[in-house]
Order: sequence, then structure tokens, then C-alpha cells
Amino acid sequence: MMPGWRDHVRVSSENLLEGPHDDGHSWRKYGQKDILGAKYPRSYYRCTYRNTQNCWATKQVQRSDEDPTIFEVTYRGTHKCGNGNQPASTEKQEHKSNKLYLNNNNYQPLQSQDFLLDFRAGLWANTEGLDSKETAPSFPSTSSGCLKSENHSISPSGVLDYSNIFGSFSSLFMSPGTPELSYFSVSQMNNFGDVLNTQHSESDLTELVSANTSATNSPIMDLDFSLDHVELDPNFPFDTPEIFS
DNA sequence: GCAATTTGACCCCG
DNA sequence: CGGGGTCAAATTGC
Repeated sequence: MMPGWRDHVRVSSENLLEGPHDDGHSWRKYGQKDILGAKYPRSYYRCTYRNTQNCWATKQVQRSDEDPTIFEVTYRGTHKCGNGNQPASTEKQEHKSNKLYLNNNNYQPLQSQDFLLDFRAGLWANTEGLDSKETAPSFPSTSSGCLKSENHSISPSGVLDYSNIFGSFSSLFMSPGTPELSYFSVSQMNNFGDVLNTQHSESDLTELVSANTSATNSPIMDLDFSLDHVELDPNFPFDTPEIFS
């Protein structure tokens, strides 16, 4: 009845702006709970038009224990509302589909851990709940390329390069000429227990992987890695059964 | 004044 | 019984 897929997205935006991670939908916060074992409370969001559009998508945001810079966003449910939000495509023409949320409220420079991996390395998706994480192959140049995380190795559990690639891919795809960049990786898992064979159309991912915009003067450039090395076929990497089960 | 957030209570599941 | 998730009333911001 209720299609539900669970996506784990880790967004690390830091130093410059943090807070409003716009994923392309309006969310209304409906709760906040302290999670056992987590230092920070988890926030629960729901689509603003849940009742209006039957958009029962929910999202929960929780930041990492030690890295407040990393926001762990979990989406669940499917978005059905393509309305006056910002998916910005089929609506009217907008000069720019990017919306900048700049918080200059609290701008505190981080210097400890994440330094380089603010944007480029940014996000990792790990499949939790499934053992497939270990099976994740190594990635050519995404993180290891320009990343010089010394003791801070990203993705302790494992990296889903596919997701990564995809993230960047969508990013590129969606906003080819956008100076600002940010992206996230998405890891797809099975549903709540109904359909394991999840087929993702690009629209789904489009919804999912809406580009976050971040205008900054920081040196951003690292999207080059993706497509070149990406040899994933257009069909989709998600076909890989190993990942899911 | 309205709408979105806040915060505690309630509920559901393991 | 506890943890996690949602609801609902109150509060705050716009």
C-alpha cells in the first residue's frame, strides 16, 4: 500500500552553510526526539502538502555524533507532490532553479577534521541494515583522488561508489552550468519489506537527488571525476542484487 | 493573523 | 518496559 523506500543520505555541508538542506521539497517539522546513543536529537519532517497532495514522504535529519557538520538525512516515502515546490522543471520558467540558503548566522570555521572533504568528499552513502556494505568495491577517484583524509577516512563502513557516481551524475545532469555545486549520494535499499526489486526511474532519483546549492568562494571543483570513470551502464547500477540482499 | 516550529505526551513495536 | 515515531497543543516567527 504504501510504497516506501529508505534512502540514506549523508550530507556534509559545513563551514559555510549548514542547516537548510533543500532537497526539493518543503518539509514541515513535526517532531524531534532524542535518540539513544546519538548525541543529537533527530528531527522529523513531513511534506508540507502531505494532506493536500497525499505526499506522505517523510524525512528525518540527524547529525553525526562527532561531526556536527555531517547531516544524516533519511528519506522515506515517495514524493508525489510536484507542485509549486521547487523541483523546478515543469513549472514556470525560473531564471535559476537554484535557491541559496545562506546562513550567516553562525559561521564557525572548522579546522579539525573535515577540511578538505567538505564538499567534494562530502557524502557517503552506506547501506545499513544490509551486509552489502562490505562488498562495496573501491572507488577510483572519488574520495581517494583528491581527498587527503589522513586519519579521517571517510566512510568507515564502506562506500557505495555507485551512489556516489550517481550523485555526481545527477548533479551534473541537473545543473550542468551551475557554478555552485553540491551533491549527495544516495544509497538505495529495499522497501519496507515488500518489493525488493526496486526499480528507480530517473525521476525518482531526480527527486531524491536534488541539487543543493551553495554559493561560496571556497574552491570547489571536483565533479570531474564522475562521468569519466563511470562505466556504469545507463540502465542502473542498482540492479546489482548483491547490494540489495 | 497565519503558518510553521517547539516541546511534551501518547502510541506502537520489539 | 524502553526506544523510536507521531500527534497535538502551545509558542514563535513572519
